[in-house]
Amino acid sequence: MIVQVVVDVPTGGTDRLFDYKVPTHLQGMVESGMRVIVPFGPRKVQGFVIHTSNESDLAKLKEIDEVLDVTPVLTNELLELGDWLTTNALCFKITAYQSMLPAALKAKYKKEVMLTNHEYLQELPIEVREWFKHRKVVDWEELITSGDKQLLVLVKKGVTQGLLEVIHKVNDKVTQKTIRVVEPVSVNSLTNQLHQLDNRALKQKRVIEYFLDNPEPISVSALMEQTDTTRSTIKSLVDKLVLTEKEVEVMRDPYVNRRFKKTEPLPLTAHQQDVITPIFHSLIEHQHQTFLIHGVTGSGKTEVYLQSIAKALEIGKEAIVLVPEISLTPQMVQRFKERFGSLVAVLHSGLSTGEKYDEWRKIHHGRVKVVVGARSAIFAPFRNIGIIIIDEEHEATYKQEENPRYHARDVAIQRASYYQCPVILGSATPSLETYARAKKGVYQLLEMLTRVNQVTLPAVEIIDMREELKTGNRSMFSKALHEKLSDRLARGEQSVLFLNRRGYSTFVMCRDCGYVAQCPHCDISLTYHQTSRSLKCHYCGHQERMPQTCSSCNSEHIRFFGSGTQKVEEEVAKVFPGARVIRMDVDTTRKKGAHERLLTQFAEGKADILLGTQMIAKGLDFPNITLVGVLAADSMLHLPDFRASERTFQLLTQVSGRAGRHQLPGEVVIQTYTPEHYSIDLVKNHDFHAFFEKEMGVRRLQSYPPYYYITVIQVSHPEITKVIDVTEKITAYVRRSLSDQSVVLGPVASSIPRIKDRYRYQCMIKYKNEPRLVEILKEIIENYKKETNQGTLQVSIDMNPYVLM
DNA sequence: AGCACGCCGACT
DNA sequence: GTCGGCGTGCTC
Repeated sequence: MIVQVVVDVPTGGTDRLFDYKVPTHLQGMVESGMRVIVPFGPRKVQGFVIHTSNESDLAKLKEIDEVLDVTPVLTNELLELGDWLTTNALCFKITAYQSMLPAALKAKYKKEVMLTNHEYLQELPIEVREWFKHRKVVDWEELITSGDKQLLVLVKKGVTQGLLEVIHKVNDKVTQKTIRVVEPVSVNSLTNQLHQLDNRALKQKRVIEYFLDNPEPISVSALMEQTDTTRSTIKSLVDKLVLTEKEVEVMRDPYVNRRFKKTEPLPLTAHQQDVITPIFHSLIEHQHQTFLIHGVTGSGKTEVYLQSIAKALEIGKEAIVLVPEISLTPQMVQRFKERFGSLVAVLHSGLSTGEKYDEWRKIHHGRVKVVVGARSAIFAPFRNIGIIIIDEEHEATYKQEENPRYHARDVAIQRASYYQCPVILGSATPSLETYARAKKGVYQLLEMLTRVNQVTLPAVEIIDMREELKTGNRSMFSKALHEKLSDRLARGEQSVLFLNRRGYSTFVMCRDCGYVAQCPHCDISLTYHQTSRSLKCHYCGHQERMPQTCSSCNSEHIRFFGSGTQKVEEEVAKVFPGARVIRMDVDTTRKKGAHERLLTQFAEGKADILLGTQMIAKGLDFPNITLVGVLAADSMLHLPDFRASERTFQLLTQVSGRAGRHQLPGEVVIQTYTPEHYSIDLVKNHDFHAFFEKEMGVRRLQSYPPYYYITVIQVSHPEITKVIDVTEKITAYVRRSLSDQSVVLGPVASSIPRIKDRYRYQCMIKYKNEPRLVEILKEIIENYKKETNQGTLQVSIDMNPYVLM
């Protein structure tokens, strides 16, 4: 038996299949989709079995060393999907497969040096002998960290002489958590013991009575709690051979301490019914179709998701639900857990490696039928997918910004077409690409343009901050926002203040010479952080003390400009003394669970104002919020990215949607310096359609998606001349190779021309149809392979960039 | 990635 | 005449 294996060596040269023989003792244990350990050159590496067969073109084959799995970790469908990823995201096969699995399954490599025979010790040079005096095996890592270059040379010599041997080890990162459980040996022994017990042994009696009622195994700690006993009581029963102890593998459950009360499907409104009917049809008829639910905030999309999933489960299938970043929307998880209970697995970045692995295993073993998760949950190892749902479809987090640079939406559609099942994309503000496809009929458009229960969309007021300045208002709150905030405070209603920035202020500038504090490693200005009284770089983490004087002209008039969440918090305290504020940004939610805790406090009415950045823009649904204030609507409008207008409109619409979702009507105040810009003005009437038409016109003029596809090749290197040289060559090559239908721009400096002391240049390709593009791009990667391997040069290619930076 | 092979300059 | 630099190429 022969197996074809992809090895864990992510380079161009090894990005293919290698044949191995299966030794007799492993025959019948290997299937495609399993992980194996194979000898590769002088060492051992992990690999994935892609095919099995009976012949090979090569005469002499090595044998596989070990089989790591009992059942395949990759189904045939996922193996195929990996192939698709390599061409569509331009990555190595091994990278594709690894990104489908939890990190716990990735191999850990270790190199050791062993003294082959104790008698050889005397023959080793004195420096080496020291290391092997008291042990046979030394970690390679230890030798390296000793910093002794001569030592390494001597060790290598010892290896060639046969005195020492190098051992390559491959370890699984898998960590299975176990707990001690006890159970009765038999019911008889329980009753026997009960009669023999000393009258004073009240605690033992209680334990035995517990087991007579519940004979199944229980963890020692739970038993102690249940029977109010201590470890010693249980120990003595174990010693008397009444109970037995054993180690049981347990699943870590991140939501273990949470109670979810079961909810029943809600009656659907007429709109919801109209939307769900075609979805049910597609489900029942096993038709692959992509639906776009364009539903305004509060239109009841989640209930449609829940009932569609229920339908999929009813016909014996599984469901995947993607949400932007799950730890950010505990409310969403709760709704799924409440409806489907223990059938739900949750996958997101807030979980530990072990927790992620356990959630993954629940899916792999078929113990759950629904997975709710962030981007990578799209690779959930289900075998019979009935429906895939992507909520907030327009969110940029669905695009992975490192290899493999896939978009979860594309993967979803690929998987759904394999299983012939529906995909549902949902959003109040669909991405232009998606909405354009829906209008063309590639996706089926389903609209829900009113809120449930006749709740009206909030009234939006746009405030021109230039006018405020003219009337002498120099505070960060406009007159209108100030009045409305005091009004809510007086009425005991809650408000949300949204600011698209963190930290205390955006940048530090000298009022005399105009000098702006810059990061020494990146071409970006530093941000002032009040708590540490320091300047931080948000790209490389560089930190320095806030200067007292300008480092350029020594003036003392150095001040911060703009306003971050910290500064707003101070300002609110000054203007509205007594108002209770909860601030949510990256700094206050860094700790595990902090996000949820703050939201719970707000939900319980422990604060009047929720002040935050992006993370409060979506998913919040609290009945008492009646006012939303956006402090600086244009902060992201002027970014050098063709999606800047789209993002601004989406964000403003999403934030506005937080207000007045229940009985109390909502109001929104948007402060801006460019009220006339369409992406701000059109938020006023919640007019997505007008925005779509307007923005499509802009995209057409500038040849951007959805009219053209784009691919960005980015080059970085510590020396600017090198970067320009390489980017020029690449650009010229691309220009020469593509048809004249396509537009090749560059080379130009990236919008942040330097990060972490590396200069960055790029070339942008706009095209409609270039069948040879992937091939050309692969040639480029291959051509610079040597230099990129050495680590100095980086060439990264993104075939559908979401954030141009 | 790791490692061997192989071809040029500076040493005993 | 040999040791060691790292460019090149291979790993079933």
